[in-house]
Amino acid sequence: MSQKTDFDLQNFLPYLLNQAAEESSLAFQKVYKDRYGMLRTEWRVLFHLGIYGRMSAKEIGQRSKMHKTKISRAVARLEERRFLTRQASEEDRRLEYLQLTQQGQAAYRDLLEVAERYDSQLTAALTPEEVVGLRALLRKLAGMG
Amino acid sequence: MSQKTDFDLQNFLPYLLNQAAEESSLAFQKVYKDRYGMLRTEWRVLFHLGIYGRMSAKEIGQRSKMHKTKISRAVARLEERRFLTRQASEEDRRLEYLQLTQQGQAAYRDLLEVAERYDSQLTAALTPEEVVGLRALLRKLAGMG
DNA sequence: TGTTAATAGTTGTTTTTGTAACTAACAACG
DNA sequence: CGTTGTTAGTTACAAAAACAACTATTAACA
Repeated sequence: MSQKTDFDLQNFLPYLLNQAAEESSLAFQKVYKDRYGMLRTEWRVLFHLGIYGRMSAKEIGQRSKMHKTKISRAVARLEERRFLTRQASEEDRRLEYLQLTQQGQAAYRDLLEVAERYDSQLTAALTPEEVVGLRALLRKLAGMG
Repeated sequence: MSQKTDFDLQNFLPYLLNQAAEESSLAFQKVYKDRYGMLRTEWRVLFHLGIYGRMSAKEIGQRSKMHKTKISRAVARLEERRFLTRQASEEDRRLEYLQLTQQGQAAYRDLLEVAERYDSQLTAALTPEEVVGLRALLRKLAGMG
């Protein structure tokens, strides 16, 4: 009655990528949620500021491809919780520069360590060449060339 | 002040997987959304029934790892729109067997074709070996062995 | 200039999701 | 049997995301 083709959902790249993404985020998500009450958008903003330093919401948007409303709300929550501060730009008063507070830096460093350990754990089952190849392919698929 | 490590967000597997998953789903999402008003959960249920034939919500849950409330709501919406019907099981009246209607089959076949074309398009930039390897690695990461 | 368009970011409203509590049916075992 | 536990699925309520409309500021250019 069905099974008209041999199409396998588990080979369909968008599906497979989603499953892998969800599964591989689970344990890390638990850490930033339990430890700091953060959402995915929030740890992303935190990491952008931690890695690249002071920058505007616009720049975060360009790098992460998150929608500006997501960023705006993540920034608001991070500010409430004293993880970052804003300073209006002098040249262009539409812009606000964001930067981590001491507390934000501390949270970033803590989560950075978790992320590094987590990543090695994930890739432990793969050979170094596989890891390099996988990342390259994912970057290609993600349009990050 | 920052940049204390050389950690690169764009190499962090959970992040990278998410970006690739989102980017690679975009165009396909547009099709099932525009053409049938479906959500991701809904096309997934549709495909499970289209590929594997009549089955219960529970089985869909086991195969897809979607939470039962997601499935319950997707099934309700697909039923409303006459894409599937339910029949209570005789042996166990907690179970409901789901199967696609004519209309559901038609939608499935249509989207199947789109999915197949879309997948080849996505993988066109890669060599066949890369594709095979990528899928294997993703299955490993997704816990689908 | 002054008028129109574009940009950075926010807010309001609607959808969708997550979580927990619930119903109904079955199972296990005294 | 009857009590307790488990399972399939639904529903209610809270949290989060999507989308559109908004404010404030800057840019473009007649």
